[in-house]
Amino acid sequence: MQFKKSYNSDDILKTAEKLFLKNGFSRTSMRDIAEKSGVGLGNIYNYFKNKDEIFCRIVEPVVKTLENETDKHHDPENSDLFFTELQTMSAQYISRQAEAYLTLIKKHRRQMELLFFRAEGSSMEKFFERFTDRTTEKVKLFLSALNQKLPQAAHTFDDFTIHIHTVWMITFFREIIMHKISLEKARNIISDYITFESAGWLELMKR
Amino acid sequence: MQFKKSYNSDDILKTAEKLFLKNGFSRTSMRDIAEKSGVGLGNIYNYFKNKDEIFCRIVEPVVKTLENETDKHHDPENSDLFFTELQTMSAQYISRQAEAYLTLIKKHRRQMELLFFRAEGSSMEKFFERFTDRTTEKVKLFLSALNQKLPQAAHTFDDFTIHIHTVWMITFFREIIMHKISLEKARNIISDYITFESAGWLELMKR
Amino acid sequence: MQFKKSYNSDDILKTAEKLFLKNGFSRTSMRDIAEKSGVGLGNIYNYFKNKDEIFCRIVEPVVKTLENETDKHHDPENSDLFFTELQTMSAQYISRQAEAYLTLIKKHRRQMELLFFRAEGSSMEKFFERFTDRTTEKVKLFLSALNQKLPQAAHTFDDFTIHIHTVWMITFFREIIMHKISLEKARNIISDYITFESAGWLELMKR
Amino acid sequence: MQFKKSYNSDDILKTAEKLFLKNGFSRTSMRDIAEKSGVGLGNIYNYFKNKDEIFCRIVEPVVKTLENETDKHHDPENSDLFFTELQTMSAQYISRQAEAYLTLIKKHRRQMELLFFRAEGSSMEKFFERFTDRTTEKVKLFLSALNQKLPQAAHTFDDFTIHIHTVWMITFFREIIMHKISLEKARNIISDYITFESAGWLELMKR
DNA sequence: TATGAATGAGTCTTCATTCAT
DNA sequence: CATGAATGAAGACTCATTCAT
Repeated sequence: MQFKKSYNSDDILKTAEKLFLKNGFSRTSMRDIAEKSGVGLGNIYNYFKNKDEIFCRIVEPVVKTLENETDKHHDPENSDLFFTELQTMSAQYISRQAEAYLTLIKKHRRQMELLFFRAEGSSMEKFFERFTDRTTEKVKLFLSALNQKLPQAAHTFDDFTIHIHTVWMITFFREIIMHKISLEKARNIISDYITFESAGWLELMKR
Repeated sequence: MQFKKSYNSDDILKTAEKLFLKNGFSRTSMRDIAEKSGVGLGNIYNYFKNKDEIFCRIVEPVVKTLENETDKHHDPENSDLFFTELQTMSAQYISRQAEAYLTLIKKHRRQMELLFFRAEGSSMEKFFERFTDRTTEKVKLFLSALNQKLPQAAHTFDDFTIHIHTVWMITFFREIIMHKISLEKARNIISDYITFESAGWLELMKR
Repeated sequence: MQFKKSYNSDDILKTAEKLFLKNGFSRTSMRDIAEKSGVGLGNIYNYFKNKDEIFCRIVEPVVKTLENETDKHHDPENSDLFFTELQTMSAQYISRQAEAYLTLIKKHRRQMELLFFRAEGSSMEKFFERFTDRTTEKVKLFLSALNQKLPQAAHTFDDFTIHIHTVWMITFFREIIMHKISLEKARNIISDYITFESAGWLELMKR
Repeated sequence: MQFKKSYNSDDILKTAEKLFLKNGFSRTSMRDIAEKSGVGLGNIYNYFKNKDEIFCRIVEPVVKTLENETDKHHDPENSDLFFTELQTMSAQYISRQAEAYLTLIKKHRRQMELLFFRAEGSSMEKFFERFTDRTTEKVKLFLSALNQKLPQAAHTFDDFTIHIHTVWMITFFREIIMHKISLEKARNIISDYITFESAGWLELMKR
């Protein structure tokens, strides 16, 4: 064939996705993927370097998006925008973040489930650990900027307190995915979430 | 003989604990446990039914404690005590819970680490999923009781909102363990945590 | 078309040569050859029957030359020349042989390296074993002729002694190639080699 | 079983030796070894870490002996003995070496065949390359000492010339093994070999 | 001619568990 | 109780070659 046959590759990815979702990465065997996708075992290796690459490829879109979003906030070029945004309440900051995650869930629910719960044994095993750390840094930046702009809100939070709230935000979406909450319901709950977070942070700043 | 036996059994458990902590459940082999603990491979099966039982036995104390605590709150016998407690603010409720967890960490930090992060492949893999669900039920009970006693706080929270706060509490301790936060530091952060939660809940109730 | 074809074929051969040199025959895969030479994997089989043929083709010139040289000496037609040559000392015989090999090294160093050290798994694996045996026969012939012509040098050498000297000559060039000795240096060493061999043979004949 | 069962381990080694001899290291599969030795495939790994270890274990005695012999000559403690020995002719030196190798062949013919011709793919693949280099160093030492003690024999040989003679000595025994020469015959040929070498070296020294 | 997919048998290695002693 | 051998099934991955287009 003159042209790259891709339907097979897609078959493999789809089958693998199903199997990974059902059994997790390490409990899914290449043989299984081959048989269930109707492709010869050896042939899989014409499309993918190894089992790990299959997982990564499935999960790539979410990972890319998450990393882009994180980078975007770190981008010094956007600092203008960033500081303007500081005028608004942190509620809006949180709200915007939440929306971003909701969009992700809408598009990549299954892939996020893979990343969150089924990556054991793959190179993505610790993705969210790394991701929360990077995101925490972003939030710290946001808060220190907020502190400079609004000195009346002067309060130095413990690093771990900041960290835990980042983790919580991610945990929030983790649980939405785990319990297969619908997007509509998720959106409703988010207002509770934001109310909660805003009130909490304001109270912390008072002290 | 009985003495010798428990000696060996403890050796195995201690070695296994170390290895599980280092490599996780599924990446630790019985051979490794045998060699590192100086016990014959086959002999391990005189003490433990299988690899899974070793893990369970190591983790048993924490699991028992966590389950007891959960059951205690569900126990109808304790309902008197329970309702008395309702008079106090939820801050105290949270605080008491937090203390309970801190005590656990103090006593069983390594075992909790195992349960949280190293159980992949064992029957305890989903322990915390199950545990949060049960705990959520407990919290729901608490809140509905609170609602009856203090109707002025009348507000029906979304089940998922309740759930997420349970998860967050547990996540809080999860992160303390993951980042190896000292108990002293943990105690300090907890006040932030309680302030936050209290303010949040009060705000939610207002609406 | 014919032009294009030989172009491709050469690409393959050159790439294969490099890879064989680097990793040996059996540790070089057809895939590797295909990728590194920019030719489609399947297409290679339009030019070569199989992996072995690629190796043989690379090594063909040396093999042909070596075989021709060997045959030439066996050729009855040349017996005249051969016997004339016998009048000279064996030193010159050795010297001429050595020059022949040096010429080979000059032209086909890499291919000889392949034949000597990288043929494991190919049909050429035992080429030099066979080659030394054939060459030994030639030398035996030479010596028995010498014996007839110069009876004063009458001495029947053990077949294995003759054999070992043939092997040694080849080993000599094997080591020159292995240690990447320059041709100039090689030529210098060869005089040592010839001195040595001549003295040795003369001494053996005396006994 | 309380005691280490070793007959199995020996079975494996013997079978493996046969197969390695017949097909070479890389063309012998673990399955083959398992089946032919009547041991379960997995069970082999209770005795040996991997295929390479099997090969090494078979070949260990020869390797050890060769290395010991080499080290012995390098041992500074023996320098006295060494210098005394220098008074004798190099013929004796060669003769002693040759005897040492003959003893090895007598005891470990098959293992030497493995090392020489069947190690491709194992970690012993380049053993003789390394061994000749080390031995060459030893010979250089011998010659430079000889040079000091007997200045009348003053001649600085080219390093490669020394090297090639070491290789030749080893090649000598390589060919004895390859052509399955009997020990008795080997011993006869050796006198030719020594005559040859002595005459050669003497001639080289004259120049 | 050219391509990359497909095949199919093969590679070594791992491991929880059971067995014989 | 103790031991290490034995089992048996599974694991990921490789690769020369042929096939369909």
